[in-house]
Amino acid sequence: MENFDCLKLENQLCFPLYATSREVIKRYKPFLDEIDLTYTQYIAMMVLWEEKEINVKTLGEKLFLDSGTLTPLLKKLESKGYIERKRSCSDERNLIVSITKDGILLKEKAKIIPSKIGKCINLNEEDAKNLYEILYKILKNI
Amino acid sequence: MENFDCLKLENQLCFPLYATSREVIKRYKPFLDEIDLTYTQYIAMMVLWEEKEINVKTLGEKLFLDSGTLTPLLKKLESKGYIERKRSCSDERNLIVSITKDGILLKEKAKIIPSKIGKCINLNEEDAKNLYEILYKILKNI
DNA sequence: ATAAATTAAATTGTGTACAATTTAATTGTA
DNA sequence: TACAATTAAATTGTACACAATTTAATTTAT
Repeated sequence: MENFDCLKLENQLCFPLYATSREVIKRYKPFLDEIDLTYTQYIAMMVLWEEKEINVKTLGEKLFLDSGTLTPLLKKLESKGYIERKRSCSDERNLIVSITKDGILLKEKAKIIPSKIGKCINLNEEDAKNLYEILYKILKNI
Repeated sequence: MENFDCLKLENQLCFPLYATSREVIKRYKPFLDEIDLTYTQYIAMMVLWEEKEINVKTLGEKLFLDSGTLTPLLKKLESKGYIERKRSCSDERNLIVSITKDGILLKEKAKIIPSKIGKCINLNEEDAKNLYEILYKILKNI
C-alpha cells in the first residue's frame, strides 16, 4: 500500500464524474437535436416548464450557472421563440424570463426524452437511487 | 403517483451529475492555478505522469476527449514546457506526446491536490466507493 | 502496384463555462 | 438627501467540448 499513487487517473473520483457527465450528456444529442435544443438549453427549459417565470439570478442558482453562460443562452432561446426576456418593472436590474406558448408546447415533444436516456444509461434502480443521493449530498456539502 | 413529471429538474439523474461535476472541478481552480494548469490539462498530465509517452488517440480514449479538444490543449502544455509533441517515425499519422523533465517535476507540486480536494468534497468512505463504482459502471454500459 | 478505403490529427464553427470587469439600478447610511 | 456600497445582468477574454470536415499517411483489395 505504500506505493499508492494519488495522482493516478484511476485513483481519482472527480475524473469519472467529469467523464460520465459528458458521456451521458452526449447521449442526449440525437433526441435534443429533434427539438433543436442543446443540453443546457434543455435544462433551462425544464426550469421554465415548472416556473413559467423566473429571473436570471434565480435560474442561475437552480442550474449552478452564471449570467456569463445564461445571457447568450437565453437570447438564443428567445430567438427560437420559446421564451421572452424583459426587465422587471419593480426593479430594472432584474431580467424576467418567461415561457411562451411555443415553449409550453415544446414540453410535449420533450416528454419522451427521459425514458430514452434511462434506457441507454441502463442503471438498476438501487444504483440510480444511490447515485442521486450521493450527488445531492456533494452538492449540499460544497 | 400519476402526477409524476419526468421533466422536472429534481427528477433528473443527469442534471446533478452535470452540476456536481462542474462544482467539484471549480474547487480545483485555486490549487491548479498555483501550478498554472486547467483541470483538463491536469488530467492530461496525470496520464503522462503514468505513461511517459502516448499518442493523441490513446490519450483521447483514456480521457474521453477527441483531437478537437486535445490538439490545442497539448499545444498549450508544450508551450509551458511540460510535454513534447512529435510525429511517430513508424507511422507519421500518429503524434507522440511525451513528458519533459519539467513535466515530471510538476508531479511533486501536484501531489497535495487530491487530499485538498478530498477535504472539500468531504464524502464518507462508503459513499465515495459507491459513487466510484456506479460511475465506472455507467461508463462501461455506455 | 495502385486506386479506394481507412485511419489519425488538425481544423472549423458553434455553444457553453467561468473568472473578471463593467454598467446600470437600487439600497443603506452618514 | 447625497453618496458609497451593493446587487443583477451584460460584457470580455480564455479555455474547453464536440460535431463535422479536411488533410495527410497508411492499409486493403483488386
